[in-house]
Amino acid sequence: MYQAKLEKDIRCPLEYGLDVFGGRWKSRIICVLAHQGTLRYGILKGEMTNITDAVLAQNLKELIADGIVRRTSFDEIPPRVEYNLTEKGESVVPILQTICRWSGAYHREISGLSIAQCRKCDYTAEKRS
Amino acid sequence: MYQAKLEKDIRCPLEYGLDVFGGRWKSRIICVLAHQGTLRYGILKGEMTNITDAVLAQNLKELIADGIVRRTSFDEIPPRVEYNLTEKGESVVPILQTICRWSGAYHREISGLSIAQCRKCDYTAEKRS
DNA sequence: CAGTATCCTATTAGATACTG
DNA sequence: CAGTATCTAATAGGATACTG
Repeated sequence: MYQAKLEKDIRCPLEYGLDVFGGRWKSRIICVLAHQGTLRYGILKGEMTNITDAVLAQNLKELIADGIVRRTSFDEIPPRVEYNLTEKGESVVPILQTICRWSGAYHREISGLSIAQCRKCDYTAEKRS
Repeated sequence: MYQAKLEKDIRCPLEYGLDVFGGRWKSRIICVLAHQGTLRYGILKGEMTNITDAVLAQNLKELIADGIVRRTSFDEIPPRVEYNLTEKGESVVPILQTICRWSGAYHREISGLSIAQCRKCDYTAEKRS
């Protein structure tokens, strides 16, 4: 008999962290918001390369549910919605920086590309406040 | 026309790092090896809860290919194979510790469980050398 | 503008059986 | 013992069309 997938029962903190900001898109969204501050949906989408609305909306929902991103909608026509990091969201930025620095040491050997070519995640740049 | 999935073209260092030690299993494997040192296949499997051979073997292969884990096989009957972290592998442990500490601050509010219940990832314990 | 809805594909995980 | 092979299942990602 086929068993249904095992629940993520007693979750370790590592898994929680990787759920919240791991994956292909979430870390980049946090990354972009950390640099650009508050962004409207369309601008945020433009800062992510090759993301579709379906995927961006899904990831934003999860980030909001996890308390990483704050959504502010204005009652205007045309509609305006802005996204920025919460305090909890800001607190993961140093972790992403650490990963970036670690990866930077090995990145070239893998891709042949300099870390400098990744502008979106360039944590060496000054962060705007 | 349906387009094939976009390649991960110019990869940012963040993505590289999350590829290498993100995901459900890789971080745990690194975690266990960081604590237990060198382990045989069977013991390693036992330290991971609910992993199948297919999945463990697959993840180990990738970790070896990425230079995180070293595989040593002994020419004995029955066969003996040992796994441990490389220097590169050891260098990601502090990152996992950081994630652990960050998550610990939010873990309880999510799961209702204390961080202490996650023994496998308990980086507060002394690491054996 | 800021998304939903729907459908499809690609990737990852899990179960089971088997082998050098 | 330490896996491989082969299958199915679950999930994440992607394309396209459409809406308040």
